[in-house]
Order: sequence, then C-alpha cells, then structure tokens
Amino acid sequence: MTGIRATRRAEIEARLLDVGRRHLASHGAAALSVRAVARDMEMAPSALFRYITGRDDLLTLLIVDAYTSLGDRVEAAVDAVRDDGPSTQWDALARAVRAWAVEHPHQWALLYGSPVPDYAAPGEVTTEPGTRVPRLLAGIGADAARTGQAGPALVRASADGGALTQLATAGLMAADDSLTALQPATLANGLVAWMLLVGAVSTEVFEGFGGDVGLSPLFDYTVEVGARLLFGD
Amino acid sequence: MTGIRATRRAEIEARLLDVGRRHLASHGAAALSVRAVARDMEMAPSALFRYITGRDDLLTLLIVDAYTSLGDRVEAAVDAVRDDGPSTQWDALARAVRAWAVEHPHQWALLYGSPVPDYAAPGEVTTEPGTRVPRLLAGIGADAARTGQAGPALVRASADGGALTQLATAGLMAADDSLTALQPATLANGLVAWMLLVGAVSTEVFEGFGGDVGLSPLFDYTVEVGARLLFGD
DNA sequence: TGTACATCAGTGAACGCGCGTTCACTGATGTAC
DNA sequence: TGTACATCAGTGAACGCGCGTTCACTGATGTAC
Repeated sequence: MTGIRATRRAEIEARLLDVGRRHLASHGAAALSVRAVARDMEMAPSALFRYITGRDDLLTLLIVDAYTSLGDRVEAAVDAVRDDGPSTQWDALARAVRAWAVEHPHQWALLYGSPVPDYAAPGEVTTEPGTRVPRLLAGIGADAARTGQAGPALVRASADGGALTQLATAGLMAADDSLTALQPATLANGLVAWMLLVGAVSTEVFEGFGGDVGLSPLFDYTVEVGARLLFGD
Repeated sequence: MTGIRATRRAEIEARLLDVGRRHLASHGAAALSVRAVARDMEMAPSALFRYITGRDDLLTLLIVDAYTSLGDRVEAAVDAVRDDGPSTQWDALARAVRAWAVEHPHQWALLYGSPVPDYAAPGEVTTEPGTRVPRLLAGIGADAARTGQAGPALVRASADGGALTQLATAGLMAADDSLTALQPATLANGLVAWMLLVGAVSTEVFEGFGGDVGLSPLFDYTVEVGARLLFGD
C-alpha cells in the first residue's frame, strides 16, 4: 500500500541529494547547476522542477544536508567521550569539526566561507541544523560552569555582561533557553573559542598559509589554547 | 616625451582596476566578468585583452589590489602607534583588519573566504602582498620577545619546537629571515592569534551569527584574548 | 621637416558554450464508484 | 473486478540570457632615415 509513486519519489529525492552532494564536493557551490545535476541523473532538466522549485531550493537542500552531516559527526564524537569531562569533550568537538571540514572542503566553504552571491538561506529551515555545533559547545561550557571548571579568567571590562547577554538573547542562540542562564563570561569564552576554531579550520581548508604546509601541530596547539580559554589552567 | 600611448595606457589600466574593484564590491568575485567590466568601461570586450590575458589575470590583479589596500590600511594604523608598545600595536592591527573587512566584505571574502573555483592564484605575484599583515604581526611578536613581554605561558608539549619551526620555514614566512629566529612559542602564539582574528572577522563579515547581531563587544573581547595569548597577563 | 613603415589600441562580428525556467504534451499510477 | 476520470512524473523543444575568447580589420601613434 506504500504506493509506487511514493517509493519512486523517495528514491529520486535520495538520488538528487546524492548527486547534488557529489557536484558540490567536486566543483563547489558556485558551479552547482540544475542542468548538470539533471544530466548526471539522466533526466531532463525540467523534470527536476517536480522536486525542487529552482536552483536556490537545491542549494538550501544541500546546506541543510551539510549541516546535518557535520552535526551528526560532531555529536557522535562528543558523545563517545561524554563521561570524560568538559575538557575532553571540547577536544573531541574541535577535532571532529576539523576532520569533517578537511574531508568536505567544499561543504565547509558553503557553510562557513563566503556567502553564495544572490542567495540568502531561508532562516526558518537553516537555523536549527546550523546551530547544532555551537549549541553543543555551549552545552559543554554550561557543564563546566556547573561543576566549577569554567574559566572566567580572561574577562575584563570590555566584556561587560549587558552587551554579551543581549547578543546571546538576540542572536542565534535564542532558541535554547538554557543558554541565557549562562554567565556572560562563560558565554563570551565559548563564542571566542568557536571563532578561534572556525578561523583555524578555515585557514587550513582555504589554504591560508599556502597549501603544502602541515598544520596538525598548529591545530593541536590551537585546541589547547581554546581549552585554556574555556576552562582556565 | 611621455608618449600619448603610455599615458593613455596608464589611464585605462587605472580605470580597469577601478571598475573591477567596483564590480567586485557590488557583485562579488563569482560574478566578476570581463564582458561586464568592458561594458562599464564602454569598450568592446575584446579590447580588454590588450590589458589582461584573460579572466584569471583580472582576478589576480584584483587580489593583489585588495591585499595592498588591506596592507596599507593596517600598516598605517600600526605605524600611528609605533611608540606605544606591542600590546597597543596588536590592538591597532586587529581593529584595522576588522574595519577594512567590514568596509570591503567582498574583498575580504576574496582574500580569506572560499577559494574561487577553477582559479589558482599565482604564488610569485600574490605571496608578497598577501603576507604583509601576518608579517607585521610577527614583527610585533618579535618586538615583544625582545623586550621580554612575549607570553610563552600557553605552550605545552604539543607545540614542540621542531614541528612549528618547520612550519615557519616551509610556509608563508620563509621570505622573512628574522622570523625563523623567533622562539617557537612566540611564533605559535602569533599564528594562533592570527587565526583567531581571521575567525572573528570572517564570522562577522560572513554573518555566521545570523546577521543583525552587533558584534562589537564580542570583538573587543576577542582582541583582549588575543593580547593575553600574545603577551601574557 | 617630411616621408615610409612598424607598432599598437580598439572595433565589431562571430564561435560555441552552459545556464534557469516555461510550457504543452504523453503515458503511467492512483481513486471513486 | 472493471471502468472513467483525476493526478502525477517525466519529456523535449524552446525562450532569452551572458559568458570567454578569437580574428580580421581600421585608424591612430610612434620611429628611422
């Protein structure tokens, strides 16, 4: 009773995602085209319009897919060390993000690189999967705070509570109530650690240091700096 | 005796750069096209081939131009506080980078965002201007080291001297001999500070936190974290 | 100073290409009775 | 179970578009004597 149509539709939707992913991986977002994907699927270009409303829709699909792939990976890595304390969890998170990015450079670029011109991701569908990893990091920070391991050491006058709390409330994390209960210092440290991680991974993936340089020792050190920021000594 | 041809050529080269810059600023690198630039210059598309060898060449031109613009800006800012010690200089550098990036988001994306597909910058012409700011930062670190203000505090086992020195020698900074004389700890801290800065600026410019969030207080705090990393307490 | 030739800048037409999207259509699947 | 109609998936042709690059050409600028 599933219906032949329903199963075929599901199959084609899966193939569409699969081929889209492959095109993204090999040519990058800018080169992603409805026609090329259709060609690879051995269908007429017009047929795809039964599944997507247009090129932007395809992009959105792939963005959500990439966020989900990254989120799953990182969640699994953190979960594997869930009993080992916040510091170990941060380590796992950072390394999982890096590993995923190195394996999926174009996806990383799509999520954290230059915006695609003339495309704006629809927040309603993109925000939830897009904030999974930062939210996970915030959870680790909250754990550390609860057990007295969070490091407030670096906060000085400029990181005043008001401005940062406002940022947290207005910004991406408004969805998660537990975060607004965080100390501004913990929150600020978490955000900076996140930006440090994004910077380190982007520098490596985008070859900011020239390409044929091995950045592993530097990344190790970066993770330590982040740990120190998050948890003090 | 300048020759009419020579002056006209210089004029057109200047216009080409100017129009190219404007196209980059308004539509982004992916949308940059020889034909569109020619249209704006009220010339036949083919005429531009007297000045560039093709689209890639135009891109290279604009990349070098952007690096130079950023480098000039940052150098001026640091120079303005050259007597105020390394910590103030770092502050000036970081704020100048951010200000330039916010004013020139597409240029920032071109330099530090996703690579342009099917384009590889020719290192011979791109490396020197592209490393001006990191080199400047390294110089600040070297100054701090000389006056005993550099902060080695965060270095632990993973940041072992060998790997990092190798990175410095092989990598982008090979051009500048004074850097290989830096302590590995100072070098590592400088590189991490640089990646932190890139991450913070990219997060803001690429709207990693959603767009309508004011990130100034967070950036202030980021700069402080960088200072602590570079110079200790 | 004038002339003959060489160099150069810019034109306009043309090449072949891939793109997103629309539309009228055919044939298969589903549904109501 | 069979029939009549409605829905849906996919086709193929066509639309208008902008792109990078080549090429033979014209007319202006420069140079050697």
